[in-house]
Amino acid sequence: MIKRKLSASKLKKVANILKTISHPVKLEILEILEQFIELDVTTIREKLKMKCEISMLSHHLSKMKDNGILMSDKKGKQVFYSISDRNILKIFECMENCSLV
Amino acid sequence: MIKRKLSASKLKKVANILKTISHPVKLEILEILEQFIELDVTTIREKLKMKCEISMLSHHLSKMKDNGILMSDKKGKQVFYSISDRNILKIFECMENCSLV
DNA sequence: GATACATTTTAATACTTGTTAAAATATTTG
DNA sequence: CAAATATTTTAACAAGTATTAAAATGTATC
Repeated sequence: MIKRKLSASKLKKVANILKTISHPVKLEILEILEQFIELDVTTIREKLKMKCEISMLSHHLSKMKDNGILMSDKKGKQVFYSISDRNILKIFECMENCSLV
Repeated sequence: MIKRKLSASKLKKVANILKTISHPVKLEILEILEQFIELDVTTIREKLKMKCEISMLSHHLSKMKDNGILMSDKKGKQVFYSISDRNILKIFECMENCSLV
């Protein structure tokens, strides 16, 4: 019998990560960043098919950064975002195998 | 280069599933149900290490049911819950490999 | 140093979710 | 059919998140 039993504190961390990315635009940002080492905010916005104001995009990016999903690196007047741990991307595979999607 | 590109509507569905389970108690419910074909509400409550009133548990269960994560089956005065598609459980593996957790 | 560009911050509002407690429903048993 | 058990529903409030628009910050360039 499977006995996984994550500790309460790990369950809270997992819940927090899932909560942080469970938004269609945030998921699309991850999909876009999957294809590049890093991208600046304006370019991310251009690549988004879902419409998103630059200010809203900045909110999404900083929330994901605050929660450790993304990293950022300022170069001149641009800020480049990248994925902190690409293991997070396995969620897409996992979800695509789900009959729910 | 990876070109996943889920459609906007699939991203919404994925976001919705993740949102539905991104709560520590809901994740613990999934962990518990992983170990059994089905369980009734009172037994689920007994197995939870995180404290959760029966009424709150019922709210969690019905939200997960409404969003297709769980199924329920009434037998006499008890309601037995089970996981609709066990592929959802791969999320735990996925998350355990993440440095964030 | 003024202007333009890239991004973030703030603040206000709307919306959604979480939580609680009490009442309601449904089923079985005496 | 009254009592006991199992679960759900309701309603009200608190807490958190999303969205918007405007203002602010920081950097580069003229």
